[in-house]
Amino acid sequence: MDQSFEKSDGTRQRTYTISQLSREFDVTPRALRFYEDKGLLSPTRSGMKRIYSVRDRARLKIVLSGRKVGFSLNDLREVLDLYDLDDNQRAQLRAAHKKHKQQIEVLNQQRLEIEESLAALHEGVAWIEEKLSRIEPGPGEADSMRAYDAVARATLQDDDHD
Amino acid sequence: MDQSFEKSDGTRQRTYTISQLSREFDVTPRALRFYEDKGLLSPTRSGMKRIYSVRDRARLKIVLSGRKVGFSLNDLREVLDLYDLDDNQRAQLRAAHKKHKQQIEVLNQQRLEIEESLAALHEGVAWIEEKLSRIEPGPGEADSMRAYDAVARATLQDDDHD
DNA sequence: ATTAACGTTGACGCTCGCGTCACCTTATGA
DNA sequence: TCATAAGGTGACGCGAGCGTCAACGTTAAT
Repeated sequence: MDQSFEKSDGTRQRTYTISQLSREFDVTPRALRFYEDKGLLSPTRSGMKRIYSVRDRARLKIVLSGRKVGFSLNDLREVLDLYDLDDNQRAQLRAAHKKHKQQIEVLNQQRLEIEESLAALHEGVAWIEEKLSRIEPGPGEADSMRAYDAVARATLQDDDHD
Repeated sequence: MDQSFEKSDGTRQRTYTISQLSREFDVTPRALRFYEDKGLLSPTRSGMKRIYSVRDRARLKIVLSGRKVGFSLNDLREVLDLYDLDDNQRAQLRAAHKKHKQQIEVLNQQRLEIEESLAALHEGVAWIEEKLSRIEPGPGEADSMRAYDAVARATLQDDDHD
């Protein structure tokens, strides 16, 4: 029932069940199985049940912290594969370093796009507010076609303003 | 071949083919058909062919500029439906205003998350660089298990640093 | 008359990261 | 002995926004 125990040398648990890990890291068992499917984890089996080692747990940590900063599962699989294959620590670290730099580029780009969108939205809001302030006074009756026309004209005017 | 012509009053084109519009706005015909499928556009037909009116063109402009700032097609359909149904201009503008404000919230949130990720990545890079600078000197030979252990230990140390 | 360009309607594919069944197995305790 | 919990394996769904065929129809120009 309990895979956890303490060794005399102070080492903690040596193996984990799927629910132990999923509780600890607040992910669903489904996610852990999915990661295994994608080659990110490879727990051994006891009969049918998955047995996760300390190594699996460490890999899971890498996966989860990687996902937090926007790495894809594919990215992470590559990284983990490198960790396994490469016996040169500096190469590992340099690989991780490169990935991080790349991801920083990606996120910087995304941030840029978002900021551009925000700028456009603020402009739009300003435009709308101006229109509102001009129209507020009059009751302004209009049938649906006239109403659309206004929008269409407004949109077309964006050309100049664009 | 050419649906475009100029009226005496200076009004430009009155109808467009799918390829004219797709060229003008640099979207694929597939996209235009897709938008129609989703209820964003509703060009008339001449036989089988789609005929886009000025109104369709204006709607398309709204769609494309909306997508640029991150609105979903569903968002945009709602907005366009409002434009059609609502004969009160102020209500239209207020609806658009609300949508814009909401989207600003969404994007601000996204930007925040990205900035947090970036912060984490920069931390990671710093950590890696420090490790690299410490290890550079020695040649450091290690088999694959030892290599992994290093990573695992490093990851586990993140607990403290976390 | 022929060919090329342009058009049409499905319909399936793809990416990502799982959620959500449905149904079967194994271990454990009362 | 039997119920219950914990585990397992497929397999389909989803949401977004189209891309990419396939297979066919229409139009215009040479």
